[in-house]
Amino acid sequence: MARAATTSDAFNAVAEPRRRDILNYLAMQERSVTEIVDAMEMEQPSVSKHLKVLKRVGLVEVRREGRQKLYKVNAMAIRPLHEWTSTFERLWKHQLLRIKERAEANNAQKQ
Amino acid sequence: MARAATTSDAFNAVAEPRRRDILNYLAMQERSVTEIVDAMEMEQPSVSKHLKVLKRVGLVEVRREGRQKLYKVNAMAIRPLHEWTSTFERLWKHQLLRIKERAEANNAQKQ
DNA sequence: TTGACATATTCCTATATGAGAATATATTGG
DNA sequence: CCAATATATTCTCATATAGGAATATGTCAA
Repeated sequence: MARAATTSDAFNAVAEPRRRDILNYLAMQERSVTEIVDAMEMEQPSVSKHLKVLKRVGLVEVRREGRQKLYKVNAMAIRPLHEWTSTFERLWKHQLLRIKERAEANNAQKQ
Repeated sequence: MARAATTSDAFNAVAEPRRRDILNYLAMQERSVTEIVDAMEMEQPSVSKHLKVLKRVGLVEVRREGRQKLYKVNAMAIRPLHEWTSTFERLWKHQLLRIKERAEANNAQKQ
């Protein structure tokens, strides 16, 4: 078996940095493909292909406006990623706490 | 250019579902490779290869204990994912609020 | 209808994968 | 040292890319 398809879920789709760039850009507001192309400094076909992947996994939505197509983020589709990472939040906070404690103990010893 | 290497960053590493499974399992506590193999119901070489990827991007840490190697999560490496997804939190909360408002308006009309 | 603009698709290729099978390496007890 | 246990590596193969180039499709204005 090869690697899971980029379109298999949001995790795979956002693994590609260019697609995260596009999502970051769209987070501000809805944009046409040309606007994305100009902002990202990517070839238009590349942008279209990335948008296709993002649309497939529900990370963006499109609507037509004249000859343009306006893409916007569907933030809800990012939630599963956020929730998954949140399960580890307790762990890294614990880690940070220990680092802080160690630093303070170190400081106290120097006094 | 092909897809970015799974070892290029945490985003790519956790795109693979089996690796997320392993991280979830390790979130509870440090475990040996054999324990992971038994829990995940995967072949031992597969587990070792996945652990190699996770280690490469800093998502896990290892220490030897006799003939065993004990792996544990390094939660800090998951933070970048969490922070990136957090950027969109405002957006989906806004989305949820609008859904709620619409539901309430709908309810009021039925009264 | 035609031309111009906007977006999408197809074809190509180098490349990296994940699983499975086989094998190698490392560590300990006796 | 040897045998047993624990883990890692190598090899092969089917598969899915991402980007570039070329082209197709869609939509409006005149």
